[in-house]
Amino acid sequence: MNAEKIPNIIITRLPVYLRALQRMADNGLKTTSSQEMGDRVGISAAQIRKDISQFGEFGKQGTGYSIDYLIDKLREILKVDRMWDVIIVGAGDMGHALARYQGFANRGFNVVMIFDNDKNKIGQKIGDFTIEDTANLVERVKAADIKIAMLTLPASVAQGITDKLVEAGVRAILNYAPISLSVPENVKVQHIDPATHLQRMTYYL
Amino acid sequence: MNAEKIPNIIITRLPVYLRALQRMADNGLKTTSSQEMGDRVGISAAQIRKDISQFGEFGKQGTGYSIDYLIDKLREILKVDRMWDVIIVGAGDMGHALARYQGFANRGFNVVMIFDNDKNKIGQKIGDFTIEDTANLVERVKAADIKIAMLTLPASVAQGITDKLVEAGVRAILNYAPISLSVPENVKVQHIDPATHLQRMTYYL
DNA sequence: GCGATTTTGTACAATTAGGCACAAATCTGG
DNA sequence: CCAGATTTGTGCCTAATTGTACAAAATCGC
Repeated sequence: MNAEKIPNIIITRLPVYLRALQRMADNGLKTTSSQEMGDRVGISAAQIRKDISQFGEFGKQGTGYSIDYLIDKLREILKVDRMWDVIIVGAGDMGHALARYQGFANRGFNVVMIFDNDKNKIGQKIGDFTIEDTANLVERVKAADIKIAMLTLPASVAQGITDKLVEAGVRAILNYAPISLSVPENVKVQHIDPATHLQRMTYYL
Repeated sequence: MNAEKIPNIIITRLPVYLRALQRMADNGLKTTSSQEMGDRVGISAAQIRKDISQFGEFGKQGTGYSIDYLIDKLREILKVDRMWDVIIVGAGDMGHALARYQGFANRGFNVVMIFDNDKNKIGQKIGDFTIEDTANLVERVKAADIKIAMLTLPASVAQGITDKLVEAGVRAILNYAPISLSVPENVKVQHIDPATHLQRMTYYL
């Protein structure tokens, strides 16, 4: 693997390639080309070749890429060739939906705990999970060595909980709260806000 | 307003600025600076000034920006100075969560219909909505002149429904299905896939 | 076996995006 | 009213990203 620093913009595309490849594998396909991948994900073939070649020479001229092999390599690069324990903070509708979502398991993630600060919710069950008190968040996260959290809270409390997560050692936060979170440089945040995403399209209507 | 084409990357940042400004306004603030906005959203002040200046001279030297005025301008630019009717296709957990979400109203969106193809779900209520049959999707969307849809379906049926939405005149799709959708050039898609977003962070762990 | 075809990886060119720095305008506090 | 501080909008430069094109390798059809 090339030891130079890989631009983040390339890293953001790799999971999209991986998802498309896993779908091809599910359909029984064995090989693909940068052209076919590009058609599927809406990215130029040259871009895909260049992105992949940052990490090694995984393709074969005339043939393309072995789907299974490329999946293995991408999973390794993205560090999802293992299972990551993930917590959910916020047991509202979105927290419930994520807790029940079946799509994490085969993509490297395993939800292990759910927290809320609402006394009426604490102790209730969501599937196999019992909603825990955010008062115990730092202690529980530290003890279980959790590195990834999904935040499904109102904006008003999101930054406060984020600070606790950082204190507890969390290094990656998927934020569903409609607010920009402030974190130290060694912590990554991804934002999911449906209204923001919709507003990125209305400009073009 | 500058008549030249505005890069998409700038458009993607505007909703983040708008969200931060609305939050400031809710907190009773009247003016802000590119510096303060930048601190809040994690973007350089120069970048914010340059982005905003693409659309006009909305700031005042020495003072900064009037929050209310800038909100009005951004809403106008993003075309969310009006209400957009939006439909949800897929009445699973995610569809339910979006249907009940209270955060759309003050950001320009109004959910008006929910569809599913599951005979057991059709006719059921989610709040004030009755789940409708996707068999009537094209007809209903055309009649109501809907331009925006949120897709909360399994990957296996997402492309088929997308084709129907496009046929019905939908021009913006917020896709929660874990698959890249193929659409004509005049239709916009934004993807929300929690596993993909998480995989964009594990690389750095 | 061999010419035609496919496809990768990459060098080079072109384009796009971002950072810096400063003149000009405005405000603030005597 | 004035000196010092603040803050915008932008010209210029650098960095980052994407596109083009092609040699080299591999396959395919006969």
